[in-house]
Amino acid sequence: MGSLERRQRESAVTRQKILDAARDLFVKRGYEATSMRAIADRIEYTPTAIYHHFAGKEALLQELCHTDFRSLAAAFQRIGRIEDPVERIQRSGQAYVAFAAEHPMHYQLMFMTVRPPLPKQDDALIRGDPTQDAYAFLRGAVAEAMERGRFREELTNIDRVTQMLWGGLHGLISLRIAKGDDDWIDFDDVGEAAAEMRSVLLRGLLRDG
Amino acid sequence: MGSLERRQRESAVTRQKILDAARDLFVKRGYEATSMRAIADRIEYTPTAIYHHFAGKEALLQELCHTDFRSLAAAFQRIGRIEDPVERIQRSGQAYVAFAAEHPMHYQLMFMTVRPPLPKQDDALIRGDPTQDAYAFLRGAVAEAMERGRFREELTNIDRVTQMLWGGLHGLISLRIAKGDDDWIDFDDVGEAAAEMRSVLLRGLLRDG
DNA sequence: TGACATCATCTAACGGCGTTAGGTATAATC
DNA sequence: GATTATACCTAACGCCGTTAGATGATGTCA
Repeated sequence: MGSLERRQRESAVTRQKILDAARDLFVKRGYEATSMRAIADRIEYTPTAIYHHFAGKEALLQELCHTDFRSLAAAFQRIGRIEDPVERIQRSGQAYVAFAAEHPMHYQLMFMTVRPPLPKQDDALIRGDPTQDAYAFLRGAVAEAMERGRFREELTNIDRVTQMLWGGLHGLISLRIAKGDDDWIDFDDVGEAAAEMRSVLLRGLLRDG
Repeated sequence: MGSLERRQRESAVTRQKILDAARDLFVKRGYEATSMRAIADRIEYTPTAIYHHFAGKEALLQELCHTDFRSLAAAFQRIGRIEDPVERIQRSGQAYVAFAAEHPMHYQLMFMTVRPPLPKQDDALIRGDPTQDAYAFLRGAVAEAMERGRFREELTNIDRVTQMLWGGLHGLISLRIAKGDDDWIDFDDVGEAAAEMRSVLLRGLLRDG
C-alpha cells in the first residue's frame, strides 16, 4: 500500500512536466510552430509518452488556457461584487486587458483563432468555458445598466452594446498582438490606449456621457 | 515567332488556374487546411508544377490577398476626394467593413494572423502594401480632422485616435470571424453593428459629438 | 511463490505535409 | 542538326500528429 499513491504522484509530476514544457514552447515559438516531438525532447521523453497523459496536442492547449483563464475568472468574481454596473463594466474591461497583456499567446489562441466551435458536451463542461463566462458577465452588467436607464435611449440591444464594449477592447488588443512587431505602425501602451477607448466608448454610450 | 507569345499566354493561363483553385480552396477550407497537393489535384497537375509559377504556398496567398485588396484601395481612392475629413472617416470605415464582409478569409489572414513582419524589401514594394496604405489613409483623415479642431481637445495623439477607430471596427469584425459559428453568442448584421460602433465612437471623440 | 494484470514508457511505423533534386519531352534558337 | 529554355514530371527528403504493439517494472492474488 502507499506505493500506488506514490505512482499516482509520479504520474502527476510527469503530467505537470509536460504541461510546463508545452506552455514554455507555445509561448516562445507559437502553437503551430511547436511540435509534440519538441515538447517530448525538452523533458527527455518520447512523443508517445505525452499521449498517455493527454488526448493530443489540442488537449494540451485547452488545459493550459483553461488553467490560466481561471485567474481572469477570479478577478471577475471580485469585480462582480461592485454595485454600480457601469463601474463594473469599467473594471472588468481593465481586468480583461491586463489578462491579454500578461498572456498574449493564450489570448490569441482563444479569441483570434478561427476554430470550429467545441462540440457540445455535458452542460457541466460547457458551463465551465471561461470565454462564455466572461461574455455572460459583461452582458449582465450591460443589461443591468440598461435597465437602470444609464444608456442613451436609442440603445436597446443588450448584445450589441456588449459586443461594442468587448469588440472595442478586443480590437485594440488583437491588432497589437497581430501587428505589434510591424514597424510601419506606432503602438503605445495598451493599458493607456484601452483606458482611452473605454472612456470614449462610454461617453458615446451613456446618457450623461 | 509568335509561338513564344503563345507559350507565354498558355503559361499565364496555367498560372491563373492555380490561383483560382487556391482561392477557392482557401476560402472553402481555410489556408492551413488546404494542401499544395489538393490545389494541384484540383487542376490536374502535380504539386511541383505550382512551384514553377510561385515560390511556395505563402506566395500564393500573398498574391491572392494583394489582388483582392486592390478593390478596397480603389474605394479608398474615391473616398479620398471627399472634402470633410470626418465624413471621410465614416465612409472609409464603411468600405472597410464591406470588404471584410465580402472577403472574410482574406481579412483573417491579413489582420488576424500573427506573422513575422514582411522582410524589408525595396521601398517600391513596401509602399504597395495595401494594409499600410489603408492605415496611412485613415491616419491622414484623422490628422486633418484634428488640425481643424474637430476632436475633443484632450485628444492629441493622432495614432491613438486612428487606432481607436480602426480597432473598434476591427474588434467587431474579427470577433465575428473567429466566433461567428459559436452558438452561445448572438451576432447580428455586421454592417449595422459597425454603423452603431462608428456613431458611438465619433460621439465620444468629436467636439460636437 | 508464481501466474496474471496494470501501468508508464518505448520502438517503429502510418499517412499526411511543404518542398526540392533531378529527369524528360517539347519547342525555340542558332 | 546541335543547343538551350520551358513546363512539366517522378521520386524523394525531412518534417508533422498520431497510433499499434512490444517491453519491462510494479502490484495483486491464489
